[in-house]
Amino acid sequence: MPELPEVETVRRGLEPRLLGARLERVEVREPRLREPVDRGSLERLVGSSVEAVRRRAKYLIIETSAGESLVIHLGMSGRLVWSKQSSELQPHDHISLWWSSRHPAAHQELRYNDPRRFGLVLVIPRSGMETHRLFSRLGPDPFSAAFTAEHLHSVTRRSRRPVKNMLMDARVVTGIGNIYASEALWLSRIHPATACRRIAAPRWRRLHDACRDVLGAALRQGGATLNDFRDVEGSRGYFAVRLQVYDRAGEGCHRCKATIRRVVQAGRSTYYCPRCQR
DNA sequence: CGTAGACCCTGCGCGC
DNA sequence: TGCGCGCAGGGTCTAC
Repeated sequence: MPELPEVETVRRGLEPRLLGARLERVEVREPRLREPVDRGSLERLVGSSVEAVRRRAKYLIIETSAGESLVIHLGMSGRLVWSKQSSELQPHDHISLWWSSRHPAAHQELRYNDPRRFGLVLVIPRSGMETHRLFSRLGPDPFSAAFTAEHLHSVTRRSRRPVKNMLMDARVVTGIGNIYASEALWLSRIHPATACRRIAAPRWRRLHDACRDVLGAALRQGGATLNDFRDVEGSRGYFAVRLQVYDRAGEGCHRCKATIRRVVQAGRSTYYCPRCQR
């Protein structure tokens, strides 16, 4: 499921149905996620209503009238789905949240499904958000004013670290995952192994713009796929987006026809064009 | 300090 | 067909 465009798409799908809704009931069938799910803290939210549905990095934040927020991270394989009334439990449906609102009289069940269980569901006080361990060290969101080419330049000035690894470091910038890191580097024609200290201002500007372009385009696509996501049950996600390099090893570069390569950096696959990325 | 690698976990596609 | 292997969109901890 997750990189920033997908998480934001989920947020936009949740918002209209959750705003003003009241949490009626919680069921945790499998608490063993990245951290154990604390049933008690979820129970405390029952009876409160939703005041905002936000996103920070890849975390979804559901702010409630209880002064506490429900924080959800989808990890690698997490999904949130509105399930039809009393529809059969699927494998890995770990948590159910039942909500009520005035308009549809019937209760709505939101299920958290996560085969690999790398996700996270927890409750934190709303006032302590920015100082919480999950959020305190995060860099800017790619669409925030704080995310600038100068920021990228200054933060990484002395580093020999490969630029691709830097792009995926949430302390530098949040929300850019393995797919869009490769895509943004392809778009800005920068070789993924380039040491950050060797990158000068003009290329940082190109990379900065490429991050926004790539994420923005995916976001527009995500919104489009969500429409049929509601009725149909299939998760399309990334495959609706036209990716230029990711998972295209051995195929031709869409710009120069050279053969796309796959390498491993910090344990993750990187795809790039050896001819037009320098 | 910064960085690479292991690790958490399940499922899938591939070659044999 | 069954089995083992490598790989998968994330994040954190450890050892250098």
